[in-house]
Amino acid sequence: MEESSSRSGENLLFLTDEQLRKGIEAMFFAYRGFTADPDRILATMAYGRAHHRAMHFISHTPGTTVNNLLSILGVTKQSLNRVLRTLIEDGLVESKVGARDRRERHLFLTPEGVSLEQRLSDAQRKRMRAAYRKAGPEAVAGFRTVLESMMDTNLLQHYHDERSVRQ
Amino acid sequence: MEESSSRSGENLLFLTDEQLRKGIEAMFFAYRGFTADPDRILATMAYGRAHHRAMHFISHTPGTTVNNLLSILGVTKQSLNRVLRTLIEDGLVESKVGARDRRERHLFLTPEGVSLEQRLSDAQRKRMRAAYRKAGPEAVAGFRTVLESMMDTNLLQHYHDERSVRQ
DNA sequence: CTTGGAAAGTCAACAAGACTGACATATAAT
DNA sequence: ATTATATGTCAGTCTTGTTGACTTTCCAAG
Repeated sequence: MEESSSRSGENLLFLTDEQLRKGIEAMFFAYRGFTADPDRILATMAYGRAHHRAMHFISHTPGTTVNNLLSILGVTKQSLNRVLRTLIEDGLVESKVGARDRRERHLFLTPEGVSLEQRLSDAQRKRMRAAYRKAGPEAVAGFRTVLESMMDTNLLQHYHDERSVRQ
Repeated sequence: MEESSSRSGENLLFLTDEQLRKGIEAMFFAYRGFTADPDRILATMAYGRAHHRAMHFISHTPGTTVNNLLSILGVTKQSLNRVLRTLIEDGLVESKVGARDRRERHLFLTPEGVSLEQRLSDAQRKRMRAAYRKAGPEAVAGFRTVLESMMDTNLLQHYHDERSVRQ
């Protein structure tokens, strides 16, 4: 409730409860817009947002293992497995037994998987590009800065680990 | 980062597919962090994110009707009703028959509801405040600008309508 | 070499929370 | 009186999360 704390020289207007509340609502509405387009496409098939997320990260890091994907997505392996199973059955994802460790499964998108993933992320990129263009490069830099501070760094550890090892 | 600004007059580096992909992933990870704290609290009771959202907007716009809430939240009435019913049963939300139009129900938080809502949004504000403070006022301005461009303005129509009428 | 634990992945059953569709009730508007 | 609106409810489905139990595989200690 310390609204007028801008007496100490710095302008801290952006830290008032009202500003924070607006930021919270902006996150809610923006995230809904952010997922709306791919969701519309996915609704026409038997897939959901979870399938999109899995395909996104497989596309980005081909050959990733189920365990890596679990850490990145932050769900249980049983939950991911259901999604993965349908994607594999439908020929969008391929699962290859690991050469080094035969317990591991390395995941890749098939050409059909690449095609759907592109269709989905094109829709998402289109909206993101429009927002970026409208806001301008400086706003985009600020956007990224705040988002990065908002992430739960603990949950992200695996993501960075995995990429540095694998690339 | 911004190596080659303005070669054709404008710097469009921030619109490359790779930058957009990073923005998309940042949204995903940040939103997860954004909801993590209230989710942890909610998990200890019989409530979920849907209850939090309902209480947030009732708190912000006391006396709002069920229909207004439906438009803002973008869910079906059956879905909202399930949430609302439990909140009313548990004494967190009060539903008053409209004076002007007795078909309408006006929604308010009870003292208990206010208490829980505060506990939840305090957790969320805390993280948002930390992110804002770390990023600084200019980044925050950019953050808000991009988020506002990313919202689906069609879906938000009701929100603004309702607030201008009601305040 | 064997054996026992740990790790990776799969299967089954269940719950939350979204959805649709049909229907009921009360009230308002025409 | 009839029609439209606001809300609430029942039944059934879907996605996506959960826990628990299981198999296969690897590895390391005896």
